[in-house]
Amino acid sequence: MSKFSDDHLVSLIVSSTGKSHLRQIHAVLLRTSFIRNSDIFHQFLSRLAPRDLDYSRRVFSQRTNPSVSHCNSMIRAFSASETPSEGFRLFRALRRKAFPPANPLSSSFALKCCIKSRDLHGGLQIHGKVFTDGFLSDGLLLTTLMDLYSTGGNSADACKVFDEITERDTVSYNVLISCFLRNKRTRDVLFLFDKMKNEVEPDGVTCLLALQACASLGALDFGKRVHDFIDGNGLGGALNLNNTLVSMYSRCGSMDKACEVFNRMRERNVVSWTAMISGLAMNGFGKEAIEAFEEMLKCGISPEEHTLTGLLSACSHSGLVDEGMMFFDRLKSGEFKMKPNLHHYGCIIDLLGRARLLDKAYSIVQSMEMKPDATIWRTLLGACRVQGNVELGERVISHLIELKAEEAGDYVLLLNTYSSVGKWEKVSELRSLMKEKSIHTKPGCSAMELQGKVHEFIVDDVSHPRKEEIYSMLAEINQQLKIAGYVAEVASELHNLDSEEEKGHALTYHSEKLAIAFGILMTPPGTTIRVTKNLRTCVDCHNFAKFVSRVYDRVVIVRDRSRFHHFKGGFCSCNDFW
DNA sequence: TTAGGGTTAG
Repeated sequence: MSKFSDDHLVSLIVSSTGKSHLRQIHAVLLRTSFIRNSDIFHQFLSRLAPRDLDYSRRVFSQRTNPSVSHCNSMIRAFSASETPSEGFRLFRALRRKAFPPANPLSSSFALKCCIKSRDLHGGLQIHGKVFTDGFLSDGLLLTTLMDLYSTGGNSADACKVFDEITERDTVSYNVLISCFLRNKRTRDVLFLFDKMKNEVEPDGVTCLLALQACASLGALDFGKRVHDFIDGNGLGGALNLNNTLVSMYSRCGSMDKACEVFNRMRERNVVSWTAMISGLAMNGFGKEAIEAFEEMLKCGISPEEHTLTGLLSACSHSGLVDEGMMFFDRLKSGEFKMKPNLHHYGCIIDLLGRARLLDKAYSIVQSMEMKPDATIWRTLLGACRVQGNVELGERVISHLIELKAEEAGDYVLLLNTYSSVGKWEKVSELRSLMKEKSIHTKPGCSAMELQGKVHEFIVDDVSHPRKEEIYSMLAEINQQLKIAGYVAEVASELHNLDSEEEKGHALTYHSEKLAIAFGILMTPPGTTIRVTKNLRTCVDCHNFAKFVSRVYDRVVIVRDRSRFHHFKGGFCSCNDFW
């Protein structure tokens, strides 16, 4: 074996990939003096550990005096494995022996172990030692620490750590941005995207994160700016960025732009197709989503679970019952090499519920091979609301209570179900129960972006500086719509008001109506009105928007909790399957 | 997986 030189051996190690090959190399090392060479052993272990953790655990424990890098290779491998907590245990054991000496890299790897195993306590221990260890100037360790707080939902502490980093680079900014995104501070993401440019250059990851924030806010204009930045900085060819752009434009209700990006892509994978299918689904283009799915199969790309979710939700949002059931059967048959998951079931139950086939939906819930989760029950509850099925609605709520998963929105759905069939005594009973349980409903809130500024409205909003104009515009719209045949749908109103007139009055000030009135007031004729709503839009507001689109000849795009409604010429893209 | 490390698509 002496024919090996150091260089030969190292290149052999570096080029080997298989477990057995690496074990053979280990045998060679053991038979020669190379095993005593710390550098070569490091090369070997860093190659072996991520590929064969069990074997490297043994190899490592046989080493009498492991070096810093040997230990780090092990901790690193654990941090990427299924048993990350073992990495932290190893780190602690080594620290107790104080050999090899502490170093920022092993602290970083150990932190990763804690983050992955959701061990906040362990992570805090490492943070507690950063100062005494003298690692305060290690930007990379601090960046990992930010991620610890970020995953623990503590963005304030992540910010504090960020402030302590003396030399921030793009990655430290990215980690902060990803922290904001994860913790729903989406506006801060956009702010930081602009601000960081004074210090460092945003990269592809930054753009990816910023696009996700735009998608979640529905901030189309900002999204376009990020798109320009991508093209202007030579990042336009990246597959992941293009996929995210398709998703961002879809989630901002701009299918034209989403298709444009998709059609221009030189390379497409299953994620690209899934983004496109889900985007079409979300925007009510069910037939087009199905066409895209078939096109994808023709291209020889196999669908994944997300793809089927997009496809089935396309069917449910467009009321394509037969098509949806057909795809569901094909899914169950194993044609797509997967089994239906909770999301797929959710789509099918939604589809049947919207189509008023409640019994069938319920029997599918009962036949599921896995335990229905809260979302499944909630979907069924939505169907009960559509159909005014009080009895099943009550049963569903009891399932949610059993799962300890009931939310304010669920009670609102049940309230809606009661009020839709005029059970006012039940409504007030449930209201007092909610009071007792101190369940607070989220107020409906609609937002409209106007020249880069977001205007928000809540029900009966009187806080807007131009409220008087808005309210008189709304009164005028109501007048015009009435002439065109619009009648307020009183069942949408939750409260048991005394007269029909009063009910009609209370409806007038739903947040989306205020936002639409504001849009008509502030934009020139013909401009598309885009409204984003935090909850599901009610029957009456849906009707209202349809009439507005015809009477005022405007395209009105309302983003709901989960989907878009494109109103044009008195019709909605959802075919009233909202 | 090219530099022992931190961020990343549907």
